[in-house]
Amino acid sequence: MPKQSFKQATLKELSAIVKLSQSTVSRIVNGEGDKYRIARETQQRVLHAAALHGYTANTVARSLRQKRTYTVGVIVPEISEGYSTAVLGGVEEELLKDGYFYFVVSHRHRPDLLKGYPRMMLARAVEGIIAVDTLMNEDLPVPVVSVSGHKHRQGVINIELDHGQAAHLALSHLKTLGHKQIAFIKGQTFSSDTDRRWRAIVDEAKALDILIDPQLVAQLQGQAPGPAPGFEAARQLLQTGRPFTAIFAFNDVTAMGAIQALREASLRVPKDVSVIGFDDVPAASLNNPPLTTIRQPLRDMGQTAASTLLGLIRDDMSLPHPASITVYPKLIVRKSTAHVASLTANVAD
Amino acid sequence: MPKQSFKQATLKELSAIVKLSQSTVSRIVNGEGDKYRIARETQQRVLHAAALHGYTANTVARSLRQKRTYTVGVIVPEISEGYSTAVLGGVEEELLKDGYFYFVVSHRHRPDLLKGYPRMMLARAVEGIIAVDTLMNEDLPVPVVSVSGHKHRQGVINIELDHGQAAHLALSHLKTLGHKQIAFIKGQTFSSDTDRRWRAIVDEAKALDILIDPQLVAQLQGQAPGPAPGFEAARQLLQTGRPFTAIFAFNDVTAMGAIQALREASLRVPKDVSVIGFDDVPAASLNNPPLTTIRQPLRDMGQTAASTLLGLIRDDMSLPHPASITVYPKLIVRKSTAHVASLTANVAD
DNA sequence: CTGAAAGCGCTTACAG
DNA sequence: CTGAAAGCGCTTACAG
Repeated sequence: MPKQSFKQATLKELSAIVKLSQSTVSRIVNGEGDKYRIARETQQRVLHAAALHGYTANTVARSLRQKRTYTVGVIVPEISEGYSTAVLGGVEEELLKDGYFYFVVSHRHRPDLLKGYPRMMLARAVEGIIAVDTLMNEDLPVPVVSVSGHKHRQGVINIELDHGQAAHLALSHLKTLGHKQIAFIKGQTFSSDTDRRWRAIVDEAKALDILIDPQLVAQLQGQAPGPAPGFEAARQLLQTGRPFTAIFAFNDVTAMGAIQALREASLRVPKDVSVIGFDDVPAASLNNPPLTTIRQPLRDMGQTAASTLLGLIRDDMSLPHPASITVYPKLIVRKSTAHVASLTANVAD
Repeated sequence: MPKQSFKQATLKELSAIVKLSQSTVSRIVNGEGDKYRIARETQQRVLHAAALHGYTANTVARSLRQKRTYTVGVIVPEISEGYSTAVLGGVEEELLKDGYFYFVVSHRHRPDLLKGYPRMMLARAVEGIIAVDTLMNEDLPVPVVSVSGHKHRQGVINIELDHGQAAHLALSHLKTLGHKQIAFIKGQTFSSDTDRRWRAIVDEAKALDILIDPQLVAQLQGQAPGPAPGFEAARQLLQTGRPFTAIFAFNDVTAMGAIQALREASLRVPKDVSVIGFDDVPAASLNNPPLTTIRQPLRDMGQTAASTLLGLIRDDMSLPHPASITVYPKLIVRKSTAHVASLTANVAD
């Protein structure tokens, strides 16, 4: 089959050249020369020869021997999508700083991939796994850190948003603007954040004396990414004929879809209906109107996930570690929410 | 779902269990049972045991032995960004289909990373590299496929857009709408597509009898991702005081930034000024107004890059292969362009 | 300080 | 048809 056009020098060859054993050369090129009290002169000579012949240790052989690959696996629902990639940015930064590389796979909610990918990554000997917005159903023999809404589970550290705080930020913002009839779009059932977020909303609504009309609660259907499910959910909300002056959407892309549906129904945002999103993906500020939203510190969450995972790998999970790490949301007020104008704005007649 | 954990069994253990040699078991699990005429019954028994014990060959060991890693490296400018991730989606699909995994690194235009990452990936024994919108300056000992605007170079296959066609689509669309005074926003100098695209525009403008006013040509500055550079460029265009009725932006995000600048100057899009983007990233259709744009088949380009690279890896680059593969753009007409209203719309008076 | 040797977990040429 | 054995390129316990 394929043969390398360019043959890398091996340890064996290099040792023959410098007339030393592989052991000694290995120690020197790995910077352990002093530790083994190898004469400085010898070290220089070897290092020079190594540079001359372009020697770099074959990481595959090293991995096999050390049983360390300096590689982690990252599993996301969808790679072509703002949420995951924002997290990935943080993950990458932190990982590469420590000499780790990562594989990425996206399962697109396909059960076979959800099950197969962790296993494939394990076969690739990843030292740990980061699951982004993905529920891992099996116990894995490596440390797992999960970003967003993982169920609590032995051995999985979850980086999670303070959903109570998020619900508080969003609902009190809406309440301050005078909104009393608020519609909600919940996440898809498969999304790991859906339940937790919803419960936080219910609790917070109670605390703020906001009534949730069950008819004004829609749920995202299907697993298409993008704004389409949000568009559909908003249409469904509109069809109930019940009045509402604001929508709290599960995420930004849903909010964008909902705004389109509202427009089609000749409702202006935010004049007739306010819409608040969630996440603050890059597109949120570019939207028209720019989205008021609850920001998740996605990049930070990625960084935290990576550094936490690296810690677990180093400590072999033996030290005590938290079951979860909570990060805080922030209310970003832009133009998609405004003071309520009329409680019956969206009623046709 | 039942809980189960994958303890990686080794070939040695599995062979002990089924009481066969490692050779035989290896052949069976690699699907070569028939080739070696191993009794079907035996094969069944082994496969069953393998499944039961969750045996998967350790790819590190296999890689060392076969001198194949089934891994490629992908280098992109920025991972948290629509263009690269759209391409990545296609790359992933194609690669995983063939059992390949990939490492991703993002250089963010930092010269040290641009230089260091390819080396690091090589040390990881990647069998090939895909460069997305990134100019690779060194000769690499593995096949390289580049997506977008790579300079022609020995041993690098470039997946490139037909820029002539793209320019034709955009300019003739604008011309049909009556636009004669068109402003342009060129890409940053570091972007590998900038030059080629601009030359195509100049040629096509000539062919269509469209005059390019050098004063109405701005260039994206700085390396910030997002709409800010486009915003600045449009402001600069406005400050010239020269009349124009349309802007052809380097990409969609730039177009969005430009639209914001236009709005701040109380110019309506598309009523006063038409704006056409490039790429058709997911956010383009979500924009308000939804962007008219030149679509690049990004996902396809990723798939093509991956399958081409796999071909090169298999054939050891010995077979003749093309220097580049051209893909075609498509005009997507949405709401950011319209028939020209008045040639002096943007002149303050 | 330095080296000989074992061994990581596979695949595969070779032999029977 | 099946297995014993070599070996991929390293690292590292062990010995001197």
